Amino acid sequence: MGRSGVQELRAGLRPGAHGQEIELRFRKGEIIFFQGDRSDGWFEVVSGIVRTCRFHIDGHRQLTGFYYKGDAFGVECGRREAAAEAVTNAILSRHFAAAGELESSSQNHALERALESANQCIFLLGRRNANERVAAFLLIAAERLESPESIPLPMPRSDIADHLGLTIHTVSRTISGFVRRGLIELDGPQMCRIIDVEGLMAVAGEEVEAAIERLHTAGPSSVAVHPRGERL
Amino acid sequence: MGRSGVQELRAGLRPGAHGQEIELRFRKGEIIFFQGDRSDGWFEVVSGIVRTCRFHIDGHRQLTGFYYKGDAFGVECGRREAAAEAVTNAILSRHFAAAGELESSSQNHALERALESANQCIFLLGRRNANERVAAFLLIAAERLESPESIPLPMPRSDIADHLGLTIHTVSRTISGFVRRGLIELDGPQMCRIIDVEGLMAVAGEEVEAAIERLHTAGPSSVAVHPRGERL
DNA sequence: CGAAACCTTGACTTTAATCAAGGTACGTGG
DNA sequence: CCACGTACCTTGATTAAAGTCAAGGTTTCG
Repeated sequence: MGRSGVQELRAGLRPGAHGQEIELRFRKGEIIFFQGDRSDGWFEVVSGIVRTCRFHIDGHRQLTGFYYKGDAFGVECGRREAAAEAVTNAILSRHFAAAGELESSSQNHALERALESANQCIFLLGRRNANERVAAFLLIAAERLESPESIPLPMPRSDIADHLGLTIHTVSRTISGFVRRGLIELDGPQMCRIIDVEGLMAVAGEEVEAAIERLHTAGPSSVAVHPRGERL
Repeated sequence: MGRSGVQELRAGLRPGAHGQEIELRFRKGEIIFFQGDRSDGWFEVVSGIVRTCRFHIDGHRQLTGFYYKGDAFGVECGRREAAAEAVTNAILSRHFAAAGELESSSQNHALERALESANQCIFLLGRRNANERVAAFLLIAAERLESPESIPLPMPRSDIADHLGLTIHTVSRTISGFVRRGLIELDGPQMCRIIDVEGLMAVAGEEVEAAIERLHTAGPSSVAVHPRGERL
């Protein structure tokens, strides 16, 4: 049912400035492309917010990224690894991939950005507990939006949860915890103000005590790096 | 201490076939490059296994991938996002990035493979429990090694743990659990045989239909996709 | 005003981390 | 060759964290 609507909307695209680029509008909640679609180019966010998501077999969703103004997404070749959807009303600039040599450097750049974005997602998911993940998520959002204090969170809690590998309950409780500890304040569930950046960064990096405790463990990393004291 | 050894080894590189490529040998445990190093090219695995890892502030390690014969790693530009280390003795082919137009299509290809690898890592970490993650890890290793039944696991359990976001204890217990359930067998901790592929896939949550699912994902996504029943 | 979607919180359960102890494989040197 | 040390692996008991179940509250919009 949704699919035909998207096709319609795609048909309604308007030619952009360069022939190679096209500007598209999507409304909140609309699908930009489906997981498994044949890929014929990538997108850049002009305004609004976009999410990409993949589905596990049990229906459980993994959001692989949120994309803000200037971010690129959907750079994969062949088939779409993840679906893309508009979190808010959004304007996108579309770039076609198969355009040959002229395009290759910009495609390269887009690929690099996509890789960076993927690495950021890995780094978020690699954190060990909910506090770290949510704090890091908020700080990243603040940085991406270039809004040092005020962070709009137009995505539902379920999006944040599926991005961080948590449940909406844990996300909600964690955010409430931050409010209780005076790290942030909420103006409604969709608007967050950071009160104590330092404190939030400390949480994101892990509580101080835990970090110290780990240093005393005599660097598990260096051990792991040279498992058998291999000499070079 | 390790660094000087690596530099020495780098000095000992031998010119390869095409001038643009060089073949390098690393011994088990050696560092290929450090996180934060300036990037001047990427690598392809000729033989052996390589891991890439990033470190969180607390010293906690995140392995972002294992790379087997034919895999590319270290494709990022600017500075290395992650360190790379030889899990086993390894032979690598080195590709220089700044070589201009001729190289750009192969760099593009390498970037795409790197992105795929990152996505796989996200998909592993996105799984909800230890059973799913370990089972998926084993299946992926089997597939990558093109060894349908016998999976060598030359990396220590700590590597697997840091890759999957678990502890070595949980990894060990989970593997033991699979053995107890008759899904796999171990010939020593570093050699694993899959007894019941179907069963393991069922545990991983990624049944044979997974590939198919990806092709027509319209169903389950449309629910999540239209949180407010937005009409197009 | 009512409905729908979304958010928060409390009580309880499950899962994985932590703490602690042994066990195994393997290389080194006596 | 065997004893020893080191790194690595496994397992049991306990604790901490996040998931689940359940209920009620808030926001938004028609």
